[in-house]
Amino acid sequence: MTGAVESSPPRRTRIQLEKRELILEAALEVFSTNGFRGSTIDQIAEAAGMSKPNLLYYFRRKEDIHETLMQRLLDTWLAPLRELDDIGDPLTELRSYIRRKLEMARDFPRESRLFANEILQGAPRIMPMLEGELKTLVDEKANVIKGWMRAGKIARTDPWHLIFSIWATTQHYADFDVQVRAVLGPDRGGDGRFEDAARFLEQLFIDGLKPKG
Amino acid sequence: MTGAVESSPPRRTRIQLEKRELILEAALEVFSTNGFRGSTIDQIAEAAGMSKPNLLYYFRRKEDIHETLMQRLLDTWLAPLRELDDIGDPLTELRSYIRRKLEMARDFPRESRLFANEILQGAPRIMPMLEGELKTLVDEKANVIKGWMRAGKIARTDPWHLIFSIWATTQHYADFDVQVRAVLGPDRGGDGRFEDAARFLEQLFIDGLKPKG
DNA sequence: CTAACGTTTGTCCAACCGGTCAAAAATTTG
DNA sequence: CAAATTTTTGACCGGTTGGACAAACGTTAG
Repeated sequence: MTGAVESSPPRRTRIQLEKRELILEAALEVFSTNGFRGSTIDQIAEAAGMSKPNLLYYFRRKEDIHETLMQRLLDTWLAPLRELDDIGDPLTELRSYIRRKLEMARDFPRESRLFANEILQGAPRIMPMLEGELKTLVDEKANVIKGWMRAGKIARTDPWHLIFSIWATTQHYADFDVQVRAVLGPDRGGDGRFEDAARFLEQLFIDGLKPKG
Repeated sequence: MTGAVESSPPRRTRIQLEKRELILEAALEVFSTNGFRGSTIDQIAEAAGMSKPNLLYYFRRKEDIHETLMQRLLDTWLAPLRELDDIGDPLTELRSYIRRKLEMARDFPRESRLFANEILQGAPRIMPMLEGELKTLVDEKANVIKGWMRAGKIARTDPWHLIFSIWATTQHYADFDVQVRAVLGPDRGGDGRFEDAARFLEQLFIDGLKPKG
């Protein structure tokens, strides 16, 4: 279906590489705050400091920008989960996974919102990837976690829902940032809120996962 | 600013009440899956089984529909938290709050997604409510929880972030439903997933909150 | 029946939006 | 320098969208 293989990556000049980068940066900003349909090419062009036809010289269609953005996103987005490995102490592994995810929510909130927007609208453009690459990765890591449970290293529970809950709690601080700030108020809604969140989440997850005894 | 007080609620015939209800139902469906800008009046009108000008006879502007929808949403959305009270056993109170929130994600996913869409885009239309009504309610309940902590009924932690984590984990099953289904696959992604989620969340939160010893 | 009122729709419009195109401007190459 | 190539832009186009409007239709009360 969408299998149009780019047989040879199109040759690009230095200017093209730079301008494409500029556009993608601007588009990330615009798409993540307005959604795909809510964003106009003009907005992106203005944010990138160029005219609309000029932008369309680098990306032929609006959807091409979004697609490129999404492809890049997914690689970096799943990196923390890929790092979750069987070599260290289970509780330490999970704790650092949670920390890495929370750091991504802090450092890449726009990417998180871009992803959330896409999923919220039914993931029309990345569904195959969810059912393929993502499912495979999660199943694999769920099995790792199951091994830890069998070995008595962490409490027995559902590994898939455990992963969901880590995603939900950490991404919440990027996706629902305005709500978090509004509720915490000007005092506690500042930069320190991620430290507080990290402390809280560690306590919640670790104490809940610690094997009894 | 927006303080146009509706001095007298406009008199409405039976037909008007019914048709407005029909439109709001259709609009909830359309807005929650396409976002505000991604939805057209025509789509809503078609979903409500009437012509566009006819719809505009009942709601003068597209934004009026969205606003009405949002006002209704907020009341029902905060109901579970309002019920969180100081009268029962703290752990039981929290457990049933989590259950109620998860039930809302299951029974009203469209409302959840409508809300998520609004927050994701910076909450342009409900910011005052977040800083006012919502913050007040959360602060109040956070103090209740603090009391439980002081009394040694639950582990000491940050009540605000505890509430955030309950929101995040439960709403995740509505907002990220397609992802959850895709990852769980056709076998486990069916109706039973909410039972599994309920079991998991109960274990995660309660065991993590249980006072030591 | 008929006048008054409430409801519905076809038609129209102006603004917006994604995208094209040809020509101008800038840059690179020989 | 001049030719070739790449980059930039103004003007334009067709389709969509939110919304206005008047005329038609339906309903109800006198």
